[in-house]
Amino acid sequence: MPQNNKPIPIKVALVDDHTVLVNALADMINKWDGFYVVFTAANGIEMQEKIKKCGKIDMIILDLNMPKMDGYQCAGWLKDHHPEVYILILTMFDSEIPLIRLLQQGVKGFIKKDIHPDELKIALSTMKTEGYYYPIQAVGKMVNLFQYNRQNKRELDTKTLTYLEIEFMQLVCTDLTYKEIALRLNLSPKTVDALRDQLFIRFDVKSRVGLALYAVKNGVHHI
Amino acid sequence: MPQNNKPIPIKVALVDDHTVLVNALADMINKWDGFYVVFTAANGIEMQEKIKKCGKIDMIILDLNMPKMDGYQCAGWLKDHHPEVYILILTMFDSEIPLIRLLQQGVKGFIKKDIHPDELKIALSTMKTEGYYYPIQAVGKMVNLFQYNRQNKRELDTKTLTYLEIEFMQLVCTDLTYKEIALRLNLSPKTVDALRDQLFIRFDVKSRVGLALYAVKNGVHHI
DNA sequence: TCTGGAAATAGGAAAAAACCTATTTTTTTA
DNA sequence: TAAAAAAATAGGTTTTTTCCTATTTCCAGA
Repeated sequence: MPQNNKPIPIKVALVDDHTVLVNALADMINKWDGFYVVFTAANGIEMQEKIKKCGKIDMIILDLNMPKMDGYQCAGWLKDHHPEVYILILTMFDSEIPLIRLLQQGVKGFIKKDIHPDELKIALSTMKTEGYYYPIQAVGKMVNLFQYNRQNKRELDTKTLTYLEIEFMQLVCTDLTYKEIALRLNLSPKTVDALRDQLFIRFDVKSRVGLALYAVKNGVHHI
Repeated sequence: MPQNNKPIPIKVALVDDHTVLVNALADMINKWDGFYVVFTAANGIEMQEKIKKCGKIDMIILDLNMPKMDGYQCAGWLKDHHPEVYILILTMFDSEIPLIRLLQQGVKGFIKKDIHPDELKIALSTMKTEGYYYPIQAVGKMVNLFQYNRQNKRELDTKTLTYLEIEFMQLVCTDLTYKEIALRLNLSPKTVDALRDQLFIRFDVKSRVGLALYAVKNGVHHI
C-alpha cells in the first residue's frame, strides 16, 4: 500500500497492569494521527514476549508501579535489548525520587497520570521530534541534580536519593530491624541510625512508618 | 429527535483523578451502545459541581483513591443527595477491607482496574438490568460477612475490619505513638496493644510498618 | 438467667527505635 | 596537597514497641 504524503505512523506499545485503562488509552492513541498501538501488555514479562512476537516498536509507555517486573526493570531490560526504543514513563504519584534512576535507565520521557490527554499527545509528539519529553517540574529537578553534583549542596535537594538511600528505604519497608538492615547493607548499626535520622529530617517525618509511607508515595517501594 | 426503537442511553459519569485515563475511558464508554458519558471529574468537589450543572445521571463510576474527597466520601454524598444513582467503584488494589464500608454507602458495584474492558461493559450492563454488579470474589466476601454476623466466627475472616479497627489502622499510618492513638480512640494503651497484636496475627505482619503498608495496600489509608 | 467467648484492661520484661553528642574515615575541591 | 565537607562510626540515654501472661467487663445465645 502506498504511503503517499502521509508519514509512517510511530509504532507505540503500552505496558500497565490496569487492563481497562491501558485498553482505553490504546483506543485513544490509535485515533491520533501519526501513532499506531502495536500491542498492550499488563506487565514486564508480557512486554518481553510481545516485543519478540510483534517486532520492532518506536516508543513504549510504561507504568512505574507494576507487579512482577516494575517500570524500572522494564526500562533496564529495554535499554539492554532495544536501546533504540523511546521510553515514556506514565506514573501515578508525583514522585521526584525516581528521576535519577529513570534517567540512568535511559528513559526519554516522564509524565503523570493526572494530565489531560492532550498533554500525553504532546509528550508523544515531542518524543518523536525532539527525542525526549519532560514536564517543567522534572526539568527543574534535573537542574537541581547538576547543582548538587557541582556544588555539593546536598541539603538543598531533599528529594533525590543515592543508591544506598534507595536500598535503605526499601529495607525500611520490611519487618527487618535496623540492626538487620545494617547487616544487609554491610554497615555498622550506628551508620544506619545516622542514615535514618538524616532521612527523618529530609523527609520531615518522625518515625519509621513515616519513612515507609514516603517510600511508597515516591515509588521507592511498590505495594 | 425521535428515539425509534433504540432505548434511551444510560447516562454515565466518571470520577477519577487520573485525567488521561478517565478521558480514555469516557471515549471508550461513549462508543458502547446504550451508554452516554455526561461528564468526567477529577475529584469529589468537581463531581458535586458537575452534577448540579449537568443534571440527572443514572450511573457513576468512582475511583476509590482520590485526593480531597475519596471514593467513600463521594459515595456517601451521593447516597444522601442522589440516592437513585447507581454507583460503581473502580479500584486499583485488590482490597477486601473496604467492602463493608462500600456496601454501607450504598455502592451497587465494585470492580478492579486490572479487568478487561469487556468486563467493565458487563458490569455496567448488569448494573442497568439487575441493579448491581459484584465480581465473584466480592460475593464470596459478602457471604463471609453474613457468616461473621451470624456465627461470630471472627477469626475465620481476617480481612474484614470493624469501624474501630479501620480508625486504628489509619492512626497507625501517622507519627502518633500507640499511647497517643489510645487517647484519640478513648481506649487504654493496653487495649490498643492488644488490638495491634491481634492485627499482627490476622495480617501476618510483625511490626507497625507492616500494618501501615497493609493499610495502604488495602485502601484503608490513602497516600 | 446462666454462660462462653470476645473485647478491654493490666503488669511487667525484653527488644527495638529514636535521640543525643562526638570522633574517625573518606571524598571533594579550592 | 591541604582544607573542607560528607559519610561512617561510636557510646550512651530515653522512649517506644513488641511480647509475654492474666484478669475483668460485656454481650449474645442456649
